[in-house]
Amino acid sequence: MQDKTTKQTARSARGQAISADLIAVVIAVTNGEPRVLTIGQAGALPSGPFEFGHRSLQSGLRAWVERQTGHRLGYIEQLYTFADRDRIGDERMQRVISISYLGLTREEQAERSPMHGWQGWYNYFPWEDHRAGVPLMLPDVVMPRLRAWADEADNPYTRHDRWQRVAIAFGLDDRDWNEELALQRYELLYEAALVAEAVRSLNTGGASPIPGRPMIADHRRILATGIARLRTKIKYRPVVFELMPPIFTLLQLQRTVEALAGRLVHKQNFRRLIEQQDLVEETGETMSDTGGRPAKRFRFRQTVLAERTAAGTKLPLSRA
Amino acid sequence: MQDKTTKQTARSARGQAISADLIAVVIAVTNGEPRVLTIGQAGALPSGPFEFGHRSLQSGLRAWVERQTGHRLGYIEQLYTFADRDRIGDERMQRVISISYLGLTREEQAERSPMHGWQGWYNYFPWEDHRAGVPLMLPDVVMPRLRAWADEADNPYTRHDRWQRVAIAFGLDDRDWNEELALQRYELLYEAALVAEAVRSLNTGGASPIPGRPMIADHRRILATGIARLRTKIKYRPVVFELMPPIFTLLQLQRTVEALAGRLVHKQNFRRLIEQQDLVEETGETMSDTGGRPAKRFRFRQTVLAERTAAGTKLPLSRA
DNA sequence: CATAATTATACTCATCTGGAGCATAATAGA
DNA sequence: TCTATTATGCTCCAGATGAGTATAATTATG
Repeated sequence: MQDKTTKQTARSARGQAISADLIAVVIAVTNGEPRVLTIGQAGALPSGPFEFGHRSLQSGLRAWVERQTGHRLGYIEQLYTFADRDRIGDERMQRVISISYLGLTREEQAERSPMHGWQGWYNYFPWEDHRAGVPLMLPDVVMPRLRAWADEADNPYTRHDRWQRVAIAFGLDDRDWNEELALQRYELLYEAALVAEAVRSLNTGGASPIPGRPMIADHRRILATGIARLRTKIKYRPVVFELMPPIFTLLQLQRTVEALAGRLVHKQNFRRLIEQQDLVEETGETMSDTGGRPAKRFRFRQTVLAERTAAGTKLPLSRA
Repeated sequence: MQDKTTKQTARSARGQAISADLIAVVIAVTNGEPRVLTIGQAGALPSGPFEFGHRSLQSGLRAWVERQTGHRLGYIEQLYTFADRDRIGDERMQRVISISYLGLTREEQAERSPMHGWQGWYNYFPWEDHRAGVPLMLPDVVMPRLRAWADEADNPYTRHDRWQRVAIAFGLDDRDWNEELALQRYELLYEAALVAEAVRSLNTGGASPIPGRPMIADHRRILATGIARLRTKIKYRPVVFELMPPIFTLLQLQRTVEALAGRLVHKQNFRRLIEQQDLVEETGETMSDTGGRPAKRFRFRQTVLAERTAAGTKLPLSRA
């Protein structure tokens, strides 16, 4: 009886025809700059429809990225799935589900292919790079306009709510800047119609967008999702190594982390953290063209991968 | 030129017809027992196809859960999206994408509807409840069979790899039990064909499954995904409160956390943690039918929700 | 009513961890 | 040789965390 309910509903499902798009946020870090793999005029992420022939979502994604950019993906993980109303097919309106993935690689491979481009991700999010201090555009351009946006609300509660969200996302008052909130910041800027995509779709004429390169459809939002995820993840899983060459110095590793986080790290403490976790081992060689004392070279200890994949966070557990 | 490439591939997408299923893992905690909302003979999760009329994936999911169980969802978050080969339509083979969500609620509401059932989640995963110590079935049944599974591999590397994965997932040797690895454990048990679903689909005759109620298709795996996600999340976001009544004592809160984590918590430290984070405030009343000294009653401070939604983990940052 | 059992709370203590900064070492370049 | 720059080793301190001790306030029981 109850089983029937289930089956019937499931059956009606098959009638609806929809399509699914696979979208990839592929990241690499070169010369201390995080980059994202793009296609077209660097205004789009590699993507393509999930097809019948694909063995799985992942393999479909790999196929599309390879076809469009010549780049072969290594590590990938799912980001998010959504189905917006405004995503429309060609002739008739048709529902499209977008399934996005985050991929990590080293840039070098397949660098030759002409159909792809690695773009510094801070071109799309200039307000996210705090390595050289707070970007001037924040106090000079972004904050005033967000302030104005908050104030323009009729309802005082809305005003307060808007401003509080801004304060949290951008670390105002005595709050710290939290690099993990990249997505929330982009969404706020979109809501406030300060990014080109919002002006475009909301048709909010007049105001010009703040600096930062736009992308087609919602690709920039997807990129922001990937950045936020990666910034969170590097803190509890050794994923940075997916972006590193086989051999590296601790400073190179540090620069990579800083590039991703968009902020600086305390050098000595960074080394302590890495070493005490047994994440790396010395190769024995040193590297001397560092401009100072030669640095020891390290390699990632594959061994820990299995163990560290499992992490764990805090709870006042009892051992008994 | 490159833009064309994008558009063309996007276009070819529309031809493929696939369907998408929405699947819900809805959790509540009653009397210190975590429960999941099921339909049918308690062997399935609420689910249904994503339809053209649905405003979004989320609203489609809410509609299905409400129709099938009479339960109105509050907090929900996306879990995972997958597209298995073996998921087949009625007549012809058709691709189905499954999009799963985690929902948190209080059981009370709509308790009356006859078409639904709240099932203790440890019925499905008896090896996951370590509140009363390590379940006997682990040393008595599960571990020996996992050991045998590891040993039956021809390749010594495979043997070692299998056993290492088991050791990590189940906290052997000097490792701690990590409650967050619920999904990995289920997947290992599936791989070793120790759960009914695996025996069913792999057609591995003979061996009987270990204790633990099975579900249809991959619903139990999805449930495991939800459990793992929730166990991880309660540690850095105040989501537990979605499961609590408006007013509660600290012990009730603790019992809820313990129910989810499947392990005990140090009482004094738990209170310290909660209080120092300003997550709750006293109502002024006390509750005296606790069997001992009356307990103060608390309520969740909605105020912190906005702030705490943003969290942050560790990195040796520098403030300069 | 006295005592036991049970739950609530307040504190103390020993570690561990993370943020900062000082000091020294080892090179290249002026 | 002196200076600038990067690499490394160590120390300090404060706050967070795991455990355990000591009371307080009720209910259940004999």
